[in-house]
Amino acid sequence: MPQRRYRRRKRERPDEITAAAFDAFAENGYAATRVEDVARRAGISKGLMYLYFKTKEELFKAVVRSVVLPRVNRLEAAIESSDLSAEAFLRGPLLELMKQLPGSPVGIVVRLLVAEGPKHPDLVEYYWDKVASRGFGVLSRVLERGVEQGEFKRTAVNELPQLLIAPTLFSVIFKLLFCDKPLDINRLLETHIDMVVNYIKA
Amino acid sequence: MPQRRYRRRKRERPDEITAAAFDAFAENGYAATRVEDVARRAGISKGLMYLYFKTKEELFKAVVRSVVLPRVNRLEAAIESSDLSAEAFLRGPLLELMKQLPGSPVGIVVRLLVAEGPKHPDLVEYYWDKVASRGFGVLSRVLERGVEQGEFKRTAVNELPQLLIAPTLFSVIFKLLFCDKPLDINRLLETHIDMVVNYIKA
DNA sequence: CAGCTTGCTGACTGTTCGGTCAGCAAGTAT
DNA sequence: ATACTTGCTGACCGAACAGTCAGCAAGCTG
Repeated sequence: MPQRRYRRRKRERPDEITAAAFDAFAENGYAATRVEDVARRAGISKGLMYLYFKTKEELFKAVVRSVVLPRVNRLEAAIESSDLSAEAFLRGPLLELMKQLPGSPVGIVVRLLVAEGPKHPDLVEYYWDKVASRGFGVLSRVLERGVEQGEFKRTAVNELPQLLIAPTLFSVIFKLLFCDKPLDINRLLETHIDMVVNYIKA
Repeated sequence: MPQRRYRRRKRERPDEITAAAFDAFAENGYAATRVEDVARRAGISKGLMYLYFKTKEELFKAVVRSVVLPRVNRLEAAIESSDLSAEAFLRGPLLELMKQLPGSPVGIVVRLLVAEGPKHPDLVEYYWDKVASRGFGVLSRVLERGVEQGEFKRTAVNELPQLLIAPTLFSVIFKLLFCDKPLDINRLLETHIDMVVNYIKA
């Protein structure tokens, strides 16, 4: 009775494995997750995992890439193609994005990065190139557009686009740690954007 | 030749051990630090560590406590005893404190908390009670004082003191991950405080 | 069907590390 | 000195886990 024991699915394995790994890392963090857990979640044996990813660390990097890249690409496209005024953009799409981040997988990635980053310098570098600096670049361009069109004054914020999204990171981490504590994140972000716009409006 | 092998120093062991553990955790994170490393740094045997701390986890909690509590107490005292105007306080002592945090051990603690927090709920609770909520309380009182004395309008910021220090957390994490990337943290914080004060000034 | 390739399994290995404990020696009391 | 208490050591144990590999079977191909 040679009952079927597995199916060959070379094509779809990588994505299934990184998805399973993301879930596992999200629950327990990187260090505390056993490769065998990931394998079980993905419905495969541990050995197979090592055929697709050389080490646990490689798997980790693949996870970060797969979660983060699509998101950033989507964001960049949405922003560049918008034809709103700079202020409307800050108060609209950007605020909306900021509100979504704390509940999204990005929060998990941030946690993984903060926790394991110092031991994976090349991963941090990757994140900087592909995510952080691109994000800051987009923000800078929006501000610059505002100045050019006479909406905004040129202020220190122009050189510090980080100021725009700092409360978002705060919110991500707040929710991560103190998810049961009261904090009106949406209101926090709205107020912050309002404050910034007031500060830089011409 | 019974060369002296150790000295009995019951009194000072705990602090020495937590100090050594802090250094070790700071370098490698909690999970990746071996108890034996901590012991060697503290100049004792592994067994002795277990006479002072029941488990590695207990040690971890003791470290967080010992680093964070004195700092918070100092801060709270300094703030409550200040007789500056609210605005002067925000632009002076508070800004100064914010500038110091990113380079201080608190950054390390944040990293440890973010990384390990979800697995140590009671530690997070402790941190909330003894640090976060007290910190927010102090900020609230400063803002309230400003309103009472007619310096500030009552705005949403009154209910969201977190807004005041969000960029600090951002800076802590930025420095943690991207310490070699350019970012003028001091200018960032100065601009932020200026922005907030403008926003709430009567 | 036979024969071949290769995706896949799961038992195994070597090692690392948290935690234990029997006994030793530093300090103390007499 | 002698006896006693206890801070301290370091060898040891067992469990957990990253990574390996010999061999099995799924699914071609003719």
